[in-house]
Parts: sequence; C-alpha cells; structure tokens
Amino acid sequence: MTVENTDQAVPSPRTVRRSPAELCAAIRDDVILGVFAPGQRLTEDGLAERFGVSRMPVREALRMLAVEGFVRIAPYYGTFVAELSPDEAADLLEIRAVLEPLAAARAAHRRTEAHLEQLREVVREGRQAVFHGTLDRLPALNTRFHTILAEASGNTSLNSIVEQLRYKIAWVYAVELPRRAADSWTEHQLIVDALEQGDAELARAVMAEHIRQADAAYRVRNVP
Amino acid sequence: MTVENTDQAVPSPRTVRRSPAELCAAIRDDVILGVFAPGQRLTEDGLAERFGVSRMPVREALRMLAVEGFVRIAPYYGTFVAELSPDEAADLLEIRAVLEPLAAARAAHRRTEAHLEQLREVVREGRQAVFHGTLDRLPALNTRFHTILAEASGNTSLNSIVEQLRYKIAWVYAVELPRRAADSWTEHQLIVDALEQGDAELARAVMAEHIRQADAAYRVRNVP
DNA sequence: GCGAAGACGATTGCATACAATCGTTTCGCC
DNA sequence: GGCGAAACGATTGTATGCAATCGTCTTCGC
Repeated sequence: MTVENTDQAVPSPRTVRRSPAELCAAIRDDVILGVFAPGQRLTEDGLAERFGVSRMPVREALRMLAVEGFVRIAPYYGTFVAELSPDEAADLLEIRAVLEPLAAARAAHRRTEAHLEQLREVVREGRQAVFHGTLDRLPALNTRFHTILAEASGNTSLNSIVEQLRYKIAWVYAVELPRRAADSWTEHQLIVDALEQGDAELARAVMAEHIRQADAAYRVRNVP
Repeated sequence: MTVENTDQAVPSPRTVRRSPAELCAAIRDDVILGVFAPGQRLTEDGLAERFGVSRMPVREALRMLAVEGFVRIAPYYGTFVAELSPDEAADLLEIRAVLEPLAAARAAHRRTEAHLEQLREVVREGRQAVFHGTLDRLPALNTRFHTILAEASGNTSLNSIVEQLRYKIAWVYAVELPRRAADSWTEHQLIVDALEQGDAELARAVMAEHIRQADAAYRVRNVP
C-alpha cells in the first residue's frame, strides 16, 4: 500500500461545533461533492481542524463512514476516501434495480394519503420544471420523489439501504439531465398512478422500467 | 424516553485487547447471541470494563453498530440495543428475498471454479450431516453456503448488504431445523447445479424458491 | 554504487481528565 | 400534602497527552 496524495488542501474550514453524527454527514457530503477526491488521504488532524473539533469526534465519524463504505481505514496507517471501480459502480445500479421496484410494490399497499399528496406535489413541480426548462431544480425533486416513495414502502430497513445506495450513486454518477428529464417525470407520474390504484405489480413493473431507463442515462464520473 | 433496565449484568468479561473493528464484531455477536437483550442499555463504562479497554474504542464500536442498526444512540442519553418489531423482522426477509436471487443470478456468470469447488464441498458436508442426523453443524454450513455464494456474485456492495441482512435475520429469527433440513440442502444442490451450468435465470428462480421455503420455516424470537 | 539496518518524523490508537447534559431527587414554598 | 425549582449523581461528549506503529530517510557496510 502506498501513500497516494498528501493531506486535503481544501478551502473553507467551518468552525461550527458538530456532533459525530453531523460530522459523519458533513464529511460524507464533502466526499459526494468531490471536495475530497477518491483515494485521497484524510488525516484526523486535518479534518479536526477543518471542522473545528478535536480528533475524537472525527474518529467516530470516520468509523461510521467506513461502515457506510465511503472511506476505508487501514489500522495504524490512515483513512482514505473509497474508490469505486466502474464495475462496482454498475453493481450499485444493479442492486437498486431490484430494491426500488420492491419499494414501489410495497408502497402500493402501505402508502398513506399523506404520502400520495406529497408525491403528487413533487411530480407536479417536477413536470412544471420540465415544462419551463428550469432543470436545475430537478435533481433535488427527483431525490425527494424516491425518498418519499421509500418512506411510503413502510420498510425501514429497505428505506435506509436505498438511501445509502442513492448517496453512493449520486457520488459516483453524473446524470445527463436534459435528455431524460421529460420521460423521467412522465414515468414518475405513472408510478404515482399505480400507487393510487394500489396495484403492487403495476407499481413494481413501472418502477423497474423507470430505473432501467434512468440507468441508461448515467455517466460514470472519474473514469480511470 | 424512559430508562428500561439497568446495566448489563452479564458474565464472562474478557480481558483481551481489541481494536474498534473487532470490538464492533464482538458486541454485535453478543447482541445476536442474546447476551444483550433488545432494549437493554449499554453503558460505555460497562462495555469498556467487559472488554478490558477504555471508553474510546468502545464509543467507536458503538457508532459503527449504530450505522449497522444493531444499537441506537440517543445523544447525551445513552446507547440501547435495537428492538425490531415483528413487521420490521418480516421486512428483512422481504429484502433478502430479492437480493439473494440477484446474487445467485450474478454468481451463475461470475463464479470461478474455486467458488464452485467450495460450494460443492459445503453442500456435500451439509447433505452428509442431514443423512447422519448431526444437525448442529447445519447452521454454520448454511451460513457458509450463502456467504460463498454472495462472494461468487462478484458484487462487493451486494455482498456486504446481504451479510448485514443475514446477521440481523440470525438475530431476530430462530429456525426450525429438523423440519427443513433435508429439503434445504436439496435446494442448495440445485442452486450449485444452476451455477455450474451458468444459467442465471435458473439460479435466480431456484434461489427465490429456496428463500421462500426457508422464510416459511422461520419463527420470530422474542415476540412481544 | 548498492543493499540493509537503524533512527527519525508523522500519524494513528488509546487512556485519562474534564466539561456538558440528562434524569432524579430533594428542598422550599404555597 | 402538592407543586415547582434547584442541586445532585450518573452518563455521555470532548479535549489533551502519551504510547504504538508505519513509512521514509539516513547511514553503515560491502
């Protein structure tokens, strides 16, 4: 094992007090946003200074991120941002391709009226954004749609697994927005329709097709 | 939130030095084995004394277990063994029911000859144990079979997710062994056959049926 | 000049000490 | 006696200090 690049030479250290769980989320965000590059070394001192805390909460946050798979910790050696090969990146999509349809099928039965209203609202905003060409709002709306749907599945484990997958996919992939936007939100509408009807198998099928189409529009970041 | 029961009044504290990752596994084992009951409070001091280390490695291990979902941490309040409702327990099986067939289908293409040999050996031992009635060896062999298969899938993320699921299922469920043993190992044989033939859809179908049969034989522990 | 062994610097691992917070109990007041 | 607030004890959160380990550089020997 060799030391690849030195410490993080990144801007904007925030001097806000954060608990380990918040630190974990903050570092994960920085990893996803590319502030810390794959393979980059993360020193405890560096992160501690960056976030204005001591090494102890940083260590706890790093252990959490290691379980989540965003960093890998080599004992007595160091912590490094994880590197996903193109194959591993594709594997993430393959897992999501079976879990999201499962979530949709369950949501067809377990969804409450409140869930439906939220989904309808998100789809309405999404389609409006497509119509008006304000595409910058779409990523957040898309995430929100799938988040609500995972919640509506009523399966907490499934929800957290899919959430983790979405984090990783957002990290590894960049999506070609304009090409897919219109179709994507039409499909979202079809999914909500299936949920309203309580048709689990229809919801599963439509979601499976939606994921299939979405995967085809992804583009791997940082190809070696 | 109320304090349910006091600290762990458990026997056999081991005075072996352990790293945070090993501590995490050790505590998780104790949770799965029921040494720590669901809902029980886990104090850092208590665990530190039990494992012969200071609170720091214990804290890091607990953060990892919280991410894995075996404990829940309430800031400035305490750490408690997680409690899974019967619904949440059933949800675990539902997730596994789509992920294991996916692993089997992938393994049909990605498995190496070394994987096949290991699987054949495990199945041979399993069927022999069934034949001779030495049923106490079967749980370990069953875990080993599914572990090798997950590895053979060549999808590291899928592997770790399924591994986590298996931990939780072993924790929450007890299985009626004698009733299922013979059929289960016949199905294992069929899965290996499908992998040998490289028939992904056959492997997926056989595994799906295997999981379906296995789930029917589970019995929830600690029903409230 | 080249290879190996030891010393150094940097970083992680861990134990201790202290601060912050929560639940409970006790005390005072009505 | 009942209610509210302050003090206490217990536990968690964090910072600091030191030991352990690793990689690298230097130096010695050939």
